[in-house]
Amino acid sequence: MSGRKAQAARNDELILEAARAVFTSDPGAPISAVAERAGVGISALYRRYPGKEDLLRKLCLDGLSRYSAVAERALDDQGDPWEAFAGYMRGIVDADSSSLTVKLAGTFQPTPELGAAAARASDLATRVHARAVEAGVLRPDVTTADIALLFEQVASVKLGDQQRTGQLRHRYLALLLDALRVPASHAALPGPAPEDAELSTRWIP
Amino acid sequence: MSGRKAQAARNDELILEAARAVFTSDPGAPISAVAERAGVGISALYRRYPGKEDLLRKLCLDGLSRYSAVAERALDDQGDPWEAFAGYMRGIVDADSSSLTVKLAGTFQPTPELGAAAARASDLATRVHARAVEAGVLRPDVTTADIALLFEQVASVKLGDQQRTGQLRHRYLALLLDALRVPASHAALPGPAPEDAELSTRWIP
DNA sequence: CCTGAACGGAAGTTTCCGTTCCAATATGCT
DNA sequence: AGCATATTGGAACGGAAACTTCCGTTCAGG
Repeated sequence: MSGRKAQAARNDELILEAARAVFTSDPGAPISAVAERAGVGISALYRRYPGKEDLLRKLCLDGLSRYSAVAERALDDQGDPWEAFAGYMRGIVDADSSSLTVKLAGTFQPTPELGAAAARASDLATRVHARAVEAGVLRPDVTTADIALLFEQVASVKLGDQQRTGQLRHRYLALLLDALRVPASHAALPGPAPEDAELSTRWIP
Repeated sequence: MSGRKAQAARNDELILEAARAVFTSDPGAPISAVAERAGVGISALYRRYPGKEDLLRKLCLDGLSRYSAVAERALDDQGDPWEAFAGYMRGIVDADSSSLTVKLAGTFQPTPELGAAAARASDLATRVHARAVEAGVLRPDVTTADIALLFEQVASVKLGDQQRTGQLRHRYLALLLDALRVPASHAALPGPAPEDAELSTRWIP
């Protein structure tokens, strides 16, 4: 498998990956930024998607799929209930689903297919949440909708490169997990705290 | 005090208030949106500020002042150390300082005056934080920079009108405070959790 | 040597936004 | 009363930005 067809197939993935990186970092980014990041021309994009919205819808759908996959994995986990729930939350943060779904919603017209995927993800999230509460490891005054908003808050953290951002998100997720767990406890926080120099970079871009 | 001068003075405040509301909700909003919200024409803005950047700088400076005021109040509080710290955090969330400072930074050229105000706010924040750690009521593995990022995360919550947003921010701040406090404990969460209907509104604008 | 899918990137078109400008209005002073 | 003036509302302007289209070029496959 090589030649022109192979190059095209490789570009399919290259473009999607670039679009994910660009739009999660800036939902309002221009399409040219995606092409530049992917190392292709603009035509390579328009050959695959009729317009910008179609690309965004595809990304959103992917985000919901990732979400559902993580949730299903958690539901299959028959080990320690708390660890199953904590792993689920870490998985969602890693998948950056919030950035791909809620942050992009509102920038395009939703489709029935998208609605169905969202309903499925929501249903799975409810089941994961309910199981943790029933197992008595999750404080019961926090709802599934609360968890969704907490994901968005963690996803709002953006500092340095992608790796550093992920590290910090896990740091603050660990903090949240401490608050969510029953009984109350304090686990060690992962990753180093942000330096002052890291924070001050955002005052002069 | 009435007549033309009074109208002008009233507009001064009207414009600032409108600008705060508009730019905290969307840092990239056009200036016409501020004029519309204030119920004045565009000239009323340009009579007071040479350009958009000047207005943004003014808002940012105001945000830093509010921050410092809240921090100073906390430093003067000689009561229960934990309550002083918790009150400080609630005050910053109420002042929405993060939305007025970090979110606006990068959209304009900073000035020495702004830098000084930022340094002052940072210094006060460090002192408030250190006092809480020394009193043994705040977990010591969380740094001042961590707290700054936590404020930003809480400020990223936006749902419904301004009042509902504030309510939810306090709900999640309470969750964070549970995770930050020594010894670990779970306090009751304020305000009702978000309804599913509230969340779904963001999929169709 | 053709053929056509795939591509790169410039050009076209539209939208948006900051700023300027001018007529209109109301006020305070003479 | 009447003028001078500060202030305002909003249309008009100029330019930047972004989505989309278009065309010349390249190269695998027959």
